[in-house]
Amino acid sequence: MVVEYKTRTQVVVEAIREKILTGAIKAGEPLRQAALADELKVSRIPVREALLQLEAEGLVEFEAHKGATATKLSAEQVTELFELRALLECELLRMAIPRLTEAELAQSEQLLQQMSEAYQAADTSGSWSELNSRFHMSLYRAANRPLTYEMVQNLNSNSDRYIRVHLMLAGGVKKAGPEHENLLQLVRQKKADAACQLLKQHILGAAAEIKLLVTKLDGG
Amino acid sequence: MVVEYKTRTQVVVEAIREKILTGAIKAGEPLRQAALADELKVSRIPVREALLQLEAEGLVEFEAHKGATATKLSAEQVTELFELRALLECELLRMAIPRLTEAELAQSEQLLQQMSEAYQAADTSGSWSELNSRFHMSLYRAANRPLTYEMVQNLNSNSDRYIRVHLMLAGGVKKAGPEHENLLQLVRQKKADAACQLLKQHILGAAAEIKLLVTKLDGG
DNA sequence: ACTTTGGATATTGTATACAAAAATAATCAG
DNA sequence: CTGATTATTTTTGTATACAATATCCAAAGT
Repeated sequence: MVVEYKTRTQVVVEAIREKILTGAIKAGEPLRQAALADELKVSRIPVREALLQLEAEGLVEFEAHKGATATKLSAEQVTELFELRALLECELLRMAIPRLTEAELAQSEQLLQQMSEAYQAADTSGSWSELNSRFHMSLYRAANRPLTYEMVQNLNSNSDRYIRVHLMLAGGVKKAGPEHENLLQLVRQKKADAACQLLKQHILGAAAEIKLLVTKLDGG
Repeated sequence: MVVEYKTRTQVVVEAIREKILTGAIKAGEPLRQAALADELKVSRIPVREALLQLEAEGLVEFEAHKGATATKLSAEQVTELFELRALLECELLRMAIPRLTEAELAQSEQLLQQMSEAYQAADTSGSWSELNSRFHMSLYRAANRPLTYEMVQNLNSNSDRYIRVHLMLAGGVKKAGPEHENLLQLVRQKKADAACQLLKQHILGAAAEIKLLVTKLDGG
């Protein structure tokens, strides 16, 4: 196990990312460098560097001389985000299926178990979402596509924010349970086409619900 | 027309990007902050910020306390890069085709014209490559998919580097001419399936040639 | 009241200075 | 001479200080 020495910038990246994902910082909200620096007990330099990295992740938007804001996606952009996920994740899943070992599948299954527990414990905001991402990603690692994998990870971060804020309240989480289990079963049986179709449906279904909620909020 | 005031960081980003794309900085080469700052007559701060942005673009790799290097892709990664492009660009093209206006198509055609001129003038290193990217992107703008569009733009930057360094020497450029014209024709005729297939073939064909060259260089 | 203009204030961008880590050179034991 | 170990140097990471830009607000003119 590598000890992974962390630079201040990295710590700040994680802190701000967490704030955005949990909704502590809302979409569109300005991110003042001085305030963040003060709060995190660092100078503005690591804050600026962190904001730049988060911009690359799509969580933050930077405008010269005007500062950064938490990215606010329009309904169309949310749609695009989820459709991109559907496209890329299906591709990854298709490539992963023939290579997934039983050990890896067992891990995915364990994540499902944990998600179910988190759901029972009504801990739907934090852990469930985290586990959800990890479950999805656990199916893709075997695809051996580092570039695509990283992209999908970013897209997941982004959509996660919307899942947490919006879908929790609706019945989205309840529906996800059986869908995940069916998906895992199809993957186990190496039924690539069926699995991909279900995955696509799973992602786009969530997208549709979230889009509704987003447009409702923007409109009223 | 917006005057677009440029910050030093942005200038440095463009300068370093250009150096990497043209091969002035070779893959794997370390990028010393002080040296770059000195050369570009700025302090290390904008250099660092530029390097971070370029890391997000995939052109640079950053390691804590060790510095940045120009990204060096393995043969597998080059393959993945081009396959990703094929996937995403086809998606964009398919969405763009029904929306492309004659005015936009005329612009694309003009780019082809310019490419042909650049080719005649044996200016294959700089302008041709630049025009090649612009031609591809000109077909996708109408898709109205800003997120995907930006991703593809990055991927293009990355693959461009390999195209410039390697394919120039081989016959890749010569082949591209007719392929581009055929593609544009199919797009004009709104033959989405055929156009996408040709595009895919166009990208993957280039990938195959480049992969050969990359493995050859790495091996010997 | 409404716009305009000038300046105070806040905020970002960049240079400089210093601290921390890594890479390199020098010393010394065997 | 070799290899380990400790200085020395180089390079990166971060804080502080200052410059440039944008934002806000009050006063003046219409």
